[in-house]
Amino acid sequence: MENDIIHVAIVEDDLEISRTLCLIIDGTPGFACKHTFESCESAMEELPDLFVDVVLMDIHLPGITGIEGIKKLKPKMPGADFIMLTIQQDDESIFESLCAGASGYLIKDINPTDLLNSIKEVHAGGSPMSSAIARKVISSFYKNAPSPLSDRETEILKLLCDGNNYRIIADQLIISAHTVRTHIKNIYEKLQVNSRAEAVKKAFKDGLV
Amino acid sequence: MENDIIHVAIVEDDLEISRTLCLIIDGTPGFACKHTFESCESAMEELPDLFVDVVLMDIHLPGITGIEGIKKLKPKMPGADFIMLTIQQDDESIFESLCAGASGYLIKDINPTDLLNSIKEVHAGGSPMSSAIARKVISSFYKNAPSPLSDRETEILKLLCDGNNYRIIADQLIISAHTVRTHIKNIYEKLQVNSRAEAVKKAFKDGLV
DNA sequence: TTTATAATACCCCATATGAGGTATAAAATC
DNA sequence: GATTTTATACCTCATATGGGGTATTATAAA
Repeated sequence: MENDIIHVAIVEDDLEISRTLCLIIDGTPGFACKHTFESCESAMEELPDLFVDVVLMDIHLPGITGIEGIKKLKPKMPGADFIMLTIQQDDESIFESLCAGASGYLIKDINPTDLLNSIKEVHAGGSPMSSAIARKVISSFYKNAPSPLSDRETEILKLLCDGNNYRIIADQLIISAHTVRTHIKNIYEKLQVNSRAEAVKKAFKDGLV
Repeated sequence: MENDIIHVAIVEDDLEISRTLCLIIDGTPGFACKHTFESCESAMEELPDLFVDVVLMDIHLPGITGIEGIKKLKPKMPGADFIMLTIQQDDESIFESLCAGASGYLIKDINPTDLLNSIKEVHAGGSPMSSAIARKVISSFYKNAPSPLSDRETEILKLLCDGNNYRIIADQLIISAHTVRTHIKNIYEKLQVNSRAEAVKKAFKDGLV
């Protein structure tokens, strides 16, 4: 692989789109697109051996979806960057794609300049995505639901999450184990759970810790 | 507040930077910057009553940090968008900022055009951030550590996370409770934990479920 | 001022859990 | 063909846990 050329592969079942993208990329100095696949199934056979730098992957493919495809391909091509292609800014698919290992997220009717810039960007270690998608992504970090727990209870929940038992928590907070139990019972009540495991789960899901 | 003007406030202890940013913003049609604060302490007194659209917030402030400041301010100004200002692309602060409620993340020596675009973007519901920062953010979704657990163990861990006890898990999987216990013991061994709570925590942190 | 919340402490009891074992058959891997 | 992993099953025992209570004190809210 020449260092100065970004090698791109495309996995896309719509041959017209695939062809268009390929021509844009391959026709631009500094870029090469010598491999296109119509399905994840066929991509999985050859792609891992091709040493491409960037893979443009359609999200909605017949058979194995693009998301499932990345899950399987990414571990075999840890150095490659995957950019998901989608028709619409589909809320649900974003997170699944990112969790599967995608590094970027673009809509298909992107203009050629932006497409090439995005490929360059992702290859340089960035993550091209629209500002709107970025907002959806970063929104997932902010939990605006106010905690129903008191400060003390939150403190205890944290210690609970670390696997401490009543006695250790009691010693830590210099209160009696009885008190710890009372607090924990109140925490369960407020969180509407009835076991440690559920409490820990909720604590993480709701960003209480 | 006029709909066509984006009202910006700045919280920044470096008065030179604050002044420069303010002049750029306030001097541009469609933008207004009538309020600057040197600290979160002073911002917290007035800002919630000012109905600004966008707040530029320095991350590293003396006293209450920008991150702590957002945590307190955001709930009082749910409609406002916060953009963090930082000197360097500080890894750790990104996630803390996002969790605290920030919608964007910019470096201070951004050029005026990009600054104004970013403010416009965030006000339009986007999340301005550099491609490099975006990559850091989205990387947090992809867990590339291969699970040490077998499929069956993962299955059991999931049920464990939902707060099921041995018996229920056993019934669910149509195996004996003894077997469930053995599996769980193996899971604990592999995850290097020795309680349900820790296992659940690790399951979430490592993306095993 | 009365009420609600928060933090503290204690009781009993049945069951769940973690730690320590052993064991076997099937499947996968070497 | 031998070894490892996986899934399965059982045993004992001390302790932790969850559910059911009650109660005091201090602070915050109505």
